Amino acid sequence: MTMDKSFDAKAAEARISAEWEAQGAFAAGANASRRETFTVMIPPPNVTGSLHIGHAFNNTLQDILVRWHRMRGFDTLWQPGQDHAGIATQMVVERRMAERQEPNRREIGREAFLEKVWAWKQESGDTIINQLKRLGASCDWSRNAFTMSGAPGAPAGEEGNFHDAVIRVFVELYDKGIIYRGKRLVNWDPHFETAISDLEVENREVPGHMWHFKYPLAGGETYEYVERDADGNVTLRETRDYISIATTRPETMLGDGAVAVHPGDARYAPIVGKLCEIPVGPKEHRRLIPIITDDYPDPDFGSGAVKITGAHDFNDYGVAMRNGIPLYALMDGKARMREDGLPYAESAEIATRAARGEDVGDVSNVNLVPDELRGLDRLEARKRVIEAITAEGLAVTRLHKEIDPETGAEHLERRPLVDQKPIMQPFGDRSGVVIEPMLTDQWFVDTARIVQPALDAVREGRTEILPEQHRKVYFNWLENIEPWTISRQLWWGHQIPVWYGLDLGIENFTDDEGDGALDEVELFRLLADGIVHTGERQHCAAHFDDVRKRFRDDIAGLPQPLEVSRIVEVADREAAIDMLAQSWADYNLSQDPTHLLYPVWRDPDVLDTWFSSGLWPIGTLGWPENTEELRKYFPTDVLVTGFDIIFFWVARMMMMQLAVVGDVPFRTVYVHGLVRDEKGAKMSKSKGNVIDPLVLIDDFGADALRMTLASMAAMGRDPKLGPRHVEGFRNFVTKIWNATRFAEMNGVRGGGPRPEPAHTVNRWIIGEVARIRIATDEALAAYRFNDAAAGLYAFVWGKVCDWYVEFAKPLFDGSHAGETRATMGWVLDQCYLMLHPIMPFVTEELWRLTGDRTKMLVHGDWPAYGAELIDAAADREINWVIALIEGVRSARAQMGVPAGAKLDLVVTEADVAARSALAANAPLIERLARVNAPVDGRAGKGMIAVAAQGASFALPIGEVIDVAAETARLQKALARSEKDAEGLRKRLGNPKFTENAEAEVIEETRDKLAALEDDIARLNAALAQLAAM
RNA sequence: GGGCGGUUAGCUCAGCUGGUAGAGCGCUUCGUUUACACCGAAGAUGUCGGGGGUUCGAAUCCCUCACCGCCCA
Repeated sequence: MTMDKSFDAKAAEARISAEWEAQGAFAAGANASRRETFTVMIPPPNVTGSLHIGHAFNNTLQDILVRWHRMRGFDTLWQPGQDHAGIATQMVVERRMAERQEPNRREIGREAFLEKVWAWKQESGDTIINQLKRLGASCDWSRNAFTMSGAPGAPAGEEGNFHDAVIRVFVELYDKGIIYRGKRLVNWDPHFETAISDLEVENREVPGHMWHFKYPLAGGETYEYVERDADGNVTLRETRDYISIATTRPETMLGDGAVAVHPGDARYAPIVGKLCEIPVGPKEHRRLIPIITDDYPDPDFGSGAVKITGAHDFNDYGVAMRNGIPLYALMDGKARMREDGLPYAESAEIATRAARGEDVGDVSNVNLVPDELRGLDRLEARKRVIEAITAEGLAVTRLHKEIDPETGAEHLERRPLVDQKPIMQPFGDRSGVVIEPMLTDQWFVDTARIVQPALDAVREGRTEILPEQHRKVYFNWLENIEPWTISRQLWWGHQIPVWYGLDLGIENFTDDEGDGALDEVELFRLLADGIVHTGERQHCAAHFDDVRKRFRDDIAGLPQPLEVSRIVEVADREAAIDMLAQSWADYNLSQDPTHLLYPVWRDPDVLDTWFSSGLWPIGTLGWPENTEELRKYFPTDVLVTGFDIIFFWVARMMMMQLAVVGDVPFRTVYVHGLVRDEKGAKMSKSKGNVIDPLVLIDDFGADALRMTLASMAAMGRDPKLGPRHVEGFRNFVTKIWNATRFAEMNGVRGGGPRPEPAHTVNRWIIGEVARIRIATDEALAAYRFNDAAAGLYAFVWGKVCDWYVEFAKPLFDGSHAGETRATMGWVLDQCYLMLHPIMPFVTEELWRLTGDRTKMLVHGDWPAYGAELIDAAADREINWVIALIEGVRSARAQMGVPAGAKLDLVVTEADVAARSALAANAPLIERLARVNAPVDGRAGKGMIAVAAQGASFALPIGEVIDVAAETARLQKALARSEKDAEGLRKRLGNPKFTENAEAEVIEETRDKLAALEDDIARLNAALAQLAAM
């Protein structure tokens, strides 16, 4: 059989993948020969995702670790899976429905829509899984998990426990009060009309404007406004009847609740506590707001006075909360100016009362958007507000000078002051639209209550974060953690297991007769004024039956006959009110209490996808069931991930696992960099510099891509990747392929035991194999993938191919042929074994081609030998031979000797060691240096000199040599050696060095110097001879 | 504004706990010698960002400045 000239990656990869899978090679525990487990949880890619270079990098590193452990006999589990990606998936499915001109989701309803999502998932949801398989990822695919598995409505094949785990955790944390519902300012995505967490917001600097407006003091009051420079000298003094406010968002002025200044700001001290007027809205209803003090305003920024719109800005929200300023919401879910709530006049009146300090209660119904602005987009509203204020003369203006180009006349004009300046604006990372801070009811995790164990675990080293610099990032975020908004106004996701019922207000119920029963009059009174405005009761449980029980307890205290009402589930609050009215009306007619219903409805929101992926380590192992896998593989060993999701995912998994099962989710977190393009730029679709890993696999093979990525995975650095790099490693694949091909042509077979050869060359290479095995294990154990890859590359190419294979060629004809075949077979086997974690396909193929194997290489036994295989004498001898060959080659090339010419090798001087090395390896030297058998002699005319440790040689290269050129060559070498030697002598001559340095270092330095001096002597001798001729 | 990282050969980057610079690509010259031209041989190129300090010795540790990048506010 003759092997092909190169590895056909495309054909082999598919075949080998199929074989691995058919054999269950990646199953948990496959090839296990010891008790220790090794578990890796894949960072679950989005179900909508397709493989990008970041995935390729991330999964290559995981696969290297996993294959390495599996080969070492660990009971290994690499758990794969996907997350359900709430927003992204809903977006994909909605877009597809629109493309097909189907009715939209609101038209078909929640249930039908979810069916479509599941259908989409079953059709296209495993794209990335198949792509990961192409990369060679050795996950236990039979265990592929999904964060929505087991959810109500999940089709066959999507059974699983993840839903149970998510709901169970929600209920537990709810019961402990760690999860709560509240009205708070959240990031609102007006495109998807949902809340998002602050991590899903991208702050970008965009060109913006800063307007300056005058808020007139109430009742025409005035004050002395004084500005001073740093030394306290007055630079401006004027009487003002207004306070100047700078804003980038004039439309929010409508919702202002106060103007705040810094308590230490002397300029405004005279007017603190007074009222001023918001310069917008109908004249007759102009609102007044108080001027308050707070630490938030920066006296040096703008005018130093800040308008406070608590419902539309996070900083303002804080000020409003601290100072009891009402929060007036101005926008709806689409970020348009509100149309609901009370009429403007009434709203303004309530707000004015509030400004005077009256308690006006809940202001969610107060709509301070003037009629003419209601329903407008926020930007249109902004335009109108600016126009109105400017028209009224309340914009701060500045004198503007213009010179008429024709007449040269100066023209002075006052113009509104508008600064052009970059502002930071929040964008939704999925939708790309400007995020609006919005006051809404949301569910939160009180992260402050579960953060401590996550901090302690890393501080105490129970979980190690590598590289270490990321610990700081982790601590910094967790130490300043904010409540986590976990509700999303979406349909695709785990629906919050909380039901609401109308609070029938037992305390407000008036029992006219005092008979404990409800008569018709009382009942209708309840219905008429109570229920629409009444509050709600809520219960949380994993199953509706449990919820039903609790509501039953709730209504048990109601007057009869209401307490026997049947509890039924309806869509929402409105449906509940309708049904309640209907059922009471029925009862009135029939007087049949079985017609009484108590409707409850479920919270429509779903949980943040990250809430479910936060449970990934336990959820994938079967929790809340106490499964064998959970007992065996948890806590997991390593999490390999990018730094971009330390907050999103790593920190949250730490908190959640510790909160739920009381243990860390993983012992080590290895954080890798972000793959960039060749120039170091972030890859992005808009820049068009995205590299598709599948294209690279098509072009160069998965092994080449993996080897490239591994070689770039220096800890803490971002790999910069271009096709050129991959090409280089494709060449490496070909190189080892051809070395094998050569071996095969010479009758070498693998699969044999480690030989104990006699020939120095064979003894030497076995020692080199041992060295690389030690180095590779050390590198992998320290997550230095680049060192492992570079080391193996240099070993295979630089040692095995460049030297060992070349040395072996003449040996195949001699008395050592047998042991050389055995040695080469064994050496190549070791190469396949050690390269397999990084380059699984080509090595598996070579393994198959080169021997009769009992197991596939994926289950090969990782070598364990060490330094005991290094033969120091063989090492010394072969290195001497290599140095000699290099010396001869270099001299030949520099002196222009034709490459094909075979020269005599004259030994002019040689010590015992050199002589024996020469004798033992003469055929190798002759062949590789292209010289004839060495003969003793003297240097003479037409010869060039070559020095080796303990020996000098002369090479006759022809009748006449260029003496000048040869002198120059030797002098150059001499100069280099002299320079090095000089440095070493200086160092050794320094008594402080010999006193302070380690003995080992001193010894090393002496040896180096001795070798250099030997060199120098030989070069000088050669130069002297040259001069004598 | 706070924090982190980077600045090493023409390019992209290694260089772990200080012992005096390496790889790949590219470049130059040569080469069809029984695996490989996706190859082989030889070669050139570096005040290791600037300045200061610690040390017998600094690309490596400390301080400082400059520029670039990232994260958070």
